[in-house]
Amino acid sequence: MNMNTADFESMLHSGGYKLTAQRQAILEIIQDEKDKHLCTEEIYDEVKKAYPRIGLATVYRNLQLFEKLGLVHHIMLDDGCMRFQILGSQEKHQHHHLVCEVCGDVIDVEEDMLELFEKKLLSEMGFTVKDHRVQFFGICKKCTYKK
Amino acid sequence: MNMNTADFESMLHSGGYKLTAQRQAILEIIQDEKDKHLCTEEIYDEVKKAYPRIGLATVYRNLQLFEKLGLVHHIMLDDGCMRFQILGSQEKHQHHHLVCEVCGDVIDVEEDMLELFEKKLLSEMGFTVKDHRVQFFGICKKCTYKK
DNA sequence: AAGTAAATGATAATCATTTTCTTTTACAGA
DNA sequence: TCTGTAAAAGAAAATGATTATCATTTACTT
Repeated sequence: MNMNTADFESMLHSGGYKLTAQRQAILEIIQDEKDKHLCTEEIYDEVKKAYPRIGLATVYRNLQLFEKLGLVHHIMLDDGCMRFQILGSQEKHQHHHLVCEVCGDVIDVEEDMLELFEKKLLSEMGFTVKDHRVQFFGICKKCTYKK
Repeated sequence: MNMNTADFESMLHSGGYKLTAQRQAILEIIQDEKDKHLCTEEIYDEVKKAYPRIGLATVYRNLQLFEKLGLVHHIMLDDGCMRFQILGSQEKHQHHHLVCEVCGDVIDVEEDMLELFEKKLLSEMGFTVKDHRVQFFGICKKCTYKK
C-alpha cells in the first residue's frame, strides 16, 4: 500500500527534486497516520522524534511540495490550520469528510456520489469540475448514542 | 428581500445585543454585495466609506456575531482569508460554490443534490448531518470559451 | 572526487485574526 | 427626559499559522 522508496525517489527526480532523509521521514508519518488528519505542527512533532534537528519550515515546504506532486491533499476545517492526508493513487478526487461537532473526529467517506451532479454542472452551467471538496458537519454515531 | 431594520433590531435584542449604526452598515454591505464573496478586509474597506472611524476589529467581531445569529456564512477558499455571504432565510444548508481556477470567480449553486446522500450517511454510518460545505474547483464557462 | 543546484535549519517577517483596555454608546428603568 | 449600566467600539498590542531570507549543508551529476 505504502509507496516504496524507489518510487518516491523517481517521483522526486522527475521533477528535479532530491530525495532527502527529511522528506522520507515526513512521508512516512503521513502514511502511518493516514486515518488521522494531522496538521503541520503535529507532523512536525512526530518527525522530530526521528529527526530532532528538523526545522518547522522544512515540514511546511515539503508538505507544499507533496501536494504539488499529488501525494497529499489538505483540508481546512475551522480550527485555523491546514490538515494533511495521503491521497490514494486510485482516487480521482479527494474523498469527503464527516466532521463531528461533538468530539471533533474526522471520518473519511470514499463514496463519491457527485458524478451525476458534476455532469449537470457541465451540461447546464458549462462548468468543468476538476476537483471538489466536501465536508459534512454533524454528529457521529458514537456521540449520538453516548448518554 | 433585504431584512428591515426592525427585524434586525429584534433579532439583536432577543439575544441581548444592541442595534448599532456600525452593525447596520456592515449588514447593508453584505446584503448589497450578495453575489460577491467579500472577505473581512474588503467589507471593512466598504464600510469605511460610510463610517471612516470604524475599526477592523469591529468588523471581525460583528461578522462573527452575524454568523452566530445565522445571518451569514463564511467560506474558506485557499486565499488565506474568510469570505462572507448572506444566508437566505429559506436555505436549510449553505449553498455550493463553484470556484474557477482560471479567473477566480465564485459562482453559487442553490441546488442541493445531497439529501439522498445525507440519508445514506445516517442509515449506513449513523452520522447525522447538520450542515455541509461543498466546493467544486474547475473551469467556468467564460474561461472555457475565452480565446 | 569536485562542482553545483537544491534543501535544510534558524530566524525574522508577514498577515489574518483575536485580545486587551479605555472610551463611547444604546437602551432600560426612574 | 435623565441616569446607570452593560455592551460595543476604537486603537493598539498580541497571537499564531505560514512564508521569506540567508548562510550552511547535502544530494546527485559529471
